[in-house]
Amino acid sequence: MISTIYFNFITKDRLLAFLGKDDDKKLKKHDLINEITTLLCDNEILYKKFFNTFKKELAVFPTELEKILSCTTTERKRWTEEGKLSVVEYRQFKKYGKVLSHPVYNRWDIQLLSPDTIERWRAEHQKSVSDSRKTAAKKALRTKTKHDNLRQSFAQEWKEILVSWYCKGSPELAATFELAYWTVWISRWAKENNLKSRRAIKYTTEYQEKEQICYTLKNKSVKLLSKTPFAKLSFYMPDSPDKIYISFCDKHFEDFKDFRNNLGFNKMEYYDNNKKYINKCNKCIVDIDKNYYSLYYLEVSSETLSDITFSFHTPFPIGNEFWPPPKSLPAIEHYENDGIFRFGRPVLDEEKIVYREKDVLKRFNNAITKFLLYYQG
DNA sequence: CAGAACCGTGTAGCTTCTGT
DNA sequence: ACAGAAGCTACACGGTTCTG
Repeated sequence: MISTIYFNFITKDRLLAFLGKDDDKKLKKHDLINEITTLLCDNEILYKKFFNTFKKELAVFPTELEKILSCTTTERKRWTEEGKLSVVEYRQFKKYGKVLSHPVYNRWDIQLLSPDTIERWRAEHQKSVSDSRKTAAKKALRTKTKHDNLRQSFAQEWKEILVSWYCKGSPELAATFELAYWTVWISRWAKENNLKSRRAIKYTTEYQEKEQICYTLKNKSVKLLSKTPFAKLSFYMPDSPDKIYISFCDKHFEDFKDFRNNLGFNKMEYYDNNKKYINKCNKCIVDIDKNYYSLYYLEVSSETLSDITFSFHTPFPIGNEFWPPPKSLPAIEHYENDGIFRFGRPVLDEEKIVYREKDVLKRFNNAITKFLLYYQG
């Protein structure tokens, strides 16, 4: 027995054509359906022909197919790819500004699939998964060896760099550069964890904690570095250095909405144009965080090793705790690296092999211990 | 002998966007 | 407003080998 739901998708004209009664327009669709269901009831050939004629109308959509076969989306996609599921056609839809398509399946062929077949497919797939994992393990081993070698040769290079620093400069200079070097990497891991925490679903707090640890170490280090004879501290103030929180009162909020609708103003633009009134209004809340976006700029360099310069940017609210007020420092008008690297960059994938987080932390701690020995001893 | 390091695969949960 | 399509990505997990 054919479910009557299917007929909803088939037009009356198509049903008439199926019965060879094209001209019999007066027949009600309801009666047509009854006639066809009875006809199909005991006629296997006609029954099959019905499904073939209306395969597009009766096509199975992805979600329905997943229910019928009780399989996952991943399984459906895989079986479609492998040509195991009979596809009637691909239908298009728009998304991401692109035209994408999805398959619809042949209802007749799908209902012929037995649970045994499905189980066989699953077993076959499991076999191939386990095979490819064996190959993967071999590949993983080769990659691991390669990476281990890279780390080893870096350790060698690093040793040579250190030797040259200690030979050419004073122990104080070498210790300062060593700490500065690893502070750069600590700072990059801080940024990396910051980005990860913002993307993370489950480990948000873990990444935030790591970010904090790295930034704390960085701040501790730049403070120490700034006291050395190789440090130059200056100050950078952007065009709008203050962070401004605004909460309009009801009246000004209405006024702002007018400006937004008519002139396309955003909150700040509206505030800039109406500062006098907003500041005078005692129901509006305006909170100004002075110099929030300003940065202390620390440069570590020496005549002795003139080809190396380290630079660090520290937000005003942090540097303000231990450095002199901005007015007493030389100002930088603007500096290079104005793009995404302006506030430090994350660790690049290829760098994560040699500069793993745990290695960087270890080397940083070594460097800071050594640094303190030279400066306090 | 547990754990680290690595790669491949599956999946949950999110986004984007259209047709109804 | 909402269902439902694929895309995207972080994460879980499994297998193999080496290491401390």
